[in-house]
Amino acid sequence: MKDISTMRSEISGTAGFTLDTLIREAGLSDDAVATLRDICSLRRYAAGQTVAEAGEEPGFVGCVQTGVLRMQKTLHDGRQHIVGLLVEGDVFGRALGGPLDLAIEAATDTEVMAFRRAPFEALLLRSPELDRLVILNVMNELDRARDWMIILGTPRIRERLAGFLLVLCTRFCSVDHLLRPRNGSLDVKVPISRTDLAHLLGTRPESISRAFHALADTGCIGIRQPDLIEIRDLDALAAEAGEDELRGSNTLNSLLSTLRARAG
Amino acid sequence: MKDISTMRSEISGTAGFTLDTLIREAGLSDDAVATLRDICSLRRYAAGQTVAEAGEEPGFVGCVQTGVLRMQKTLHDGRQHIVGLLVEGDVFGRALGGPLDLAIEAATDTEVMAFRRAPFEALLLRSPELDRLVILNVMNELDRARDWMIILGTPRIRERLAGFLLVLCTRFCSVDHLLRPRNGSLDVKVPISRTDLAHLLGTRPESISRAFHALADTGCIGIRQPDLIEIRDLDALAAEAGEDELRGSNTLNSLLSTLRARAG
DNA sequence: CGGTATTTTGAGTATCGTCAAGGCCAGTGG
DNA sequence: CCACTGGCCTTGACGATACTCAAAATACCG
Repeated sequence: MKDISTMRSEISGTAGFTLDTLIREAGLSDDAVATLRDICSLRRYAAGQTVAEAGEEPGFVGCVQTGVLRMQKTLHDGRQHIVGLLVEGDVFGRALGGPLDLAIEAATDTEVMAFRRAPFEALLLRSPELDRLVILNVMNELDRARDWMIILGTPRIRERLAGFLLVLCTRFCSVDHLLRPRNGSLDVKVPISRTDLAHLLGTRPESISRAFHALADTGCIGIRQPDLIEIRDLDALAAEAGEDELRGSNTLNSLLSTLRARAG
Repeated sequence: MKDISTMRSEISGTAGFTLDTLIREAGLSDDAVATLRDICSLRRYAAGQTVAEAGEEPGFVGCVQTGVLRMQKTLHDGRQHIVGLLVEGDVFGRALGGPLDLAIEAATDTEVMAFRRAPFEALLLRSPELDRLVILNVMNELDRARDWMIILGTPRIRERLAGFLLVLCTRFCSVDHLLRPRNGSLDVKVPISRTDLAHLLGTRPESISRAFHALADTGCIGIRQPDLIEIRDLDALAAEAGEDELRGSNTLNSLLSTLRARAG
């Protein structure tokens, strides 16, 4: 067994797949845990490398340990759309689900814990807890896909970018190295390039750049480095985003508490 | 038991939940089928009625029998985004998944087969086949949500509308009263208003109208009535949509065969 | 037939996509 | 150590598209 020490504790419904989390939170049986240990191995991918091709069933179910993966669909005319990012704790591979209809590539250097598909699916049948975890995981992804739909449905790019940054804050807040509280404000590391961001938000890199600087002009963010954004005014950012990604801003508040707690 | 005679045979991966389909295709045990019969009841909703509120866990898992439901999220500022439609054979209710984060409303008059949640979830634990069906159903919805993401990521409204019409053709082709082949061309009933369509495609009703007429001007569709569109040239429509929603146009071809078969 | 809601059209403005050029940074090789 | 190169980000200018507001036309319903 390789070293799996990562934890994942999301603010809202968690469906993490790191072994530690599994054991503690999901109440997996000893048998299930032992099996998982047996059938797993750590894979490393360099940025840009392909993890899974579209149209084929990957030989394993994967759980991201470090780094960021992007899920993307390539259109006939060569355009590429990114339909989601996978970070620490995220699971992919369509257990029981048949072939993948999208490609998965490493957006950064990445470590993935891979569970061989056949024994994993077999284990699924005799471990209701793992099975439930898979269901919750897929539902979680469905919710997030719908969040993206809301963001993409927005007419103005500034709103989309603001929504993206909020998602980064709320959803990726458990991932080390992405968020860092800094006396009052918040430093967020944007894990993908402008081009990828454009593919994700359905626009062009130029528009992304302009939107970043437009948000900076209003004062709600600061651009410390191209990929290091300082969140100066989370509420203003939420207002820019249409203020809805954070339902009732409860999530926002709990986010702030979490960050303060971690900083303290 | 009420009369459940609807069938659902999708072109691609089906995860229908009508009892007949369940019995035949999923190999459900007699026990499971009997239980489902016991815990189901037919509910009727008038157009505009709310089926499930956001934020609460509905008391049942539902399967659409007739009509169309819309899943929508309401933003703080009152804007509403539709994140998907539910038609004949579609399932909703987040079995095992906790509270719903979106509202479900009847877009048209609707009949829903409702399975009481608690016994349904209990059955899930002792029927792996039903369990698998639920997983596949959620994965199916995830795929479709990502298809919407692609459509929404498109900069031009004409492309989005063309994509929507293609989805209507490919995904809803099994639903009676929505598609009707007519000597060479194809009549599609658009089950929602321009306003809802705008909410779904992330734009305004005016733009929807203009996009419809722009497509009509190019000749690929005809507007017989505001909600009755004649598909004149499916290939041209696919080209307008970016030609990618139909992967390799295999789906397109099989769609046409299906329609021809049904017409013949 | 009248009243209402929906759809359509129009004109003006803002935004975005496109094309092109410039700047910044890192890695490379002299 | 420095010039060079390539990739990424940024900026500018222009045209196309879509959003906004307003009003007309059409469809729907009683």
